[in-house]
Amino acid sequence: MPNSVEMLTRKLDSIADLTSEDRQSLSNLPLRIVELNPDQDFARSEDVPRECCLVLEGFMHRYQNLANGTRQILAFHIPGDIPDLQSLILDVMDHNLAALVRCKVGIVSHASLHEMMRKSPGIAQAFWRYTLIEAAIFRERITSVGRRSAHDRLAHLLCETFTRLRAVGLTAEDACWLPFTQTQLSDALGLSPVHVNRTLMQLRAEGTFELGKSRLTIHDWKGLVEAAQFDPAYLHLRRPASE
Amino acid sequence: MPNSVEMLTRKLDSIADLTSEDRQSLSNLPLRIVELNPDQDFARSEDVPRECCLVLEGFMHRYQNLANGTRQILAFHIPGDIPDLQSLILDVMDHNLAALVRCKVGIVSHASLHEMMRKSPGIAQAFWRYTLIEAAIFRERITSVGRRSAHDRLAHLLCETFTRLRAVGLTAEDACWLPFTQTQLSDALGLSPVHVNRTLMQLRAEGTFELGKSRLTIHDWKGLVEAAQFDPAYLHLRRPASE
DNA sequence: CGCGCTATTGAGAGAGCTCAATGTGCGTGG
DNA sequence: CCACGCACATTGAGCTCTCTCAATAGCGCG
Repeated sequence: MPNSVEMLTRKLDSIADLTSEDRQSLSNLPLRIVELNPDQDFARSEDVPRECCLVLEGFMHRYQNLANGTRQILAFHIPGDIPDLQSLILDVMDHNLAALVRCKVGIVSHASLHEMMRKSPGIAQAFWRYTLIEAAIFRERITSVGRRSAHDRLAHLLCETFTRLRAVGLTAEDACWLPFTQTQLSDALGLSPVHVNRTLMQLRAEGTFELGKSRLTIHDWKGLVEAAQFDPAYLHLRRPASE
Repeated sequence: MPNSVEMLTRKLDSIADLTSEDRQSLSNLPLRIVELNPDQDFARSEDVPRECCLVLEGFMHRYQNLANGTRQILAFHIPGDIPDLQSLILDVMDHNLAALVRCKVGIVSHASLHEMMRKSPGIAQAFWRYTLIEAAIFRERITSVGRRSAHDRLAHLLCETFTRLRAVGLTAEDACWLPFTQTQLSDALGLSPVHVNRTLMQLRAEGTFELGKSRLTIHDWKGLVEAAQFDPAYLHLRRPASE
């Protein structure tokens, strides 16, 4: 397992060009390591955070609860992500951030992040870029939820997640750890858990991939990508997702 | 009608604290004024723009076409917006940008924007903030499309749009120019045009507002806000939207 | 005065939902 | 090492929002 900040460096490396000074600054970033339990909130709507959270191990998610009792998961976050980076600039939270499974995070003060950005404009730029890519992912989710069938939505989200994990070196050749429950998937995709279940079974029957036991296994990446109409361009990775 | 850059200054003023130097820089920004026809594309997916577009009059929209022949409108843009500000940092477009109706835009080169940000860090920060608020709007759209009924989705979008227009001074007391067609609304909200029509009629019957003849008229803002569960916090306006 | 775009209405269909029950795997306590 | 509890996955059955297809109406413009 890479050391703490290494995960962040990998992430930024996947989307921006860092100088060796930038990398140096990153490695000096003071982190406080903390473990979060499944579903434990790290920040809530209306909070005014003074620190950010870097995912080191495990998955997190951002979500919103609605008055009608439903909930929408806005994003899943993987190691290397800073899910609340925006709080550096947008002082008050407009949604919630929580762990998805037990996970390890590094806490960094806004002060030290601002300090680092002042010293390394390259990092400031990389951070801005990071938030813009996040926005691109949101846009793609809008398209999914708005216009894609449950079948395609699911396939698309899994393509995206696998690609993001691969970009930070967290996949094997054709599989990865992916502990999303069907209920979580349904809240992310605007579906009911029951329908996610049935759709997942259909996809399984089609043979392009399999999701179960907290593990995603790709049997036919090409086929999956095609079925999902997945074009990784919106992830703006420096090294385009190979095949 | 305010002069060209004035519209942008108003916009940034609504979301950030500008110094008088910042304002000065803005007023010196070299703009090339251009008129766009309805539906005319300004930038397309995969383009690598070298300039940005500031909306001066009229409305624009960003969209994506899907292989199944449908289309998703990702965002509507109003005067004061720079819909492709992200292209400053994310070189290649991952969606399309077009006029919604005949409109007037100011074209600014990336070079002059970068120059301005270098000179006025306050503006750079305001721009970052602008893109983050845009992302917050995307998140809210995900929630709408994922978990709100057609009725609430429509009401919510209209609340949002009215609030944004008010923030840059483009509303009368209780009405504004809003030339969205029902088809455009349907593409933005993940609905069919027919259903938008029926839902709009239902809303009209409820009496909180009326949309027709390119004009939105609010009869009962409180009621509308409540029906839509609209909380303007995510727009991060400096001056909270008064009722 | 007729074309073309947008809005409206009717009718039938379907993707996805809800409610409710059953199965399955796993961690904990005895 | 087994039994229980609990969370998650699976299945069945009926229902409803929202969709599609198709026709009609209204309106602005050349």
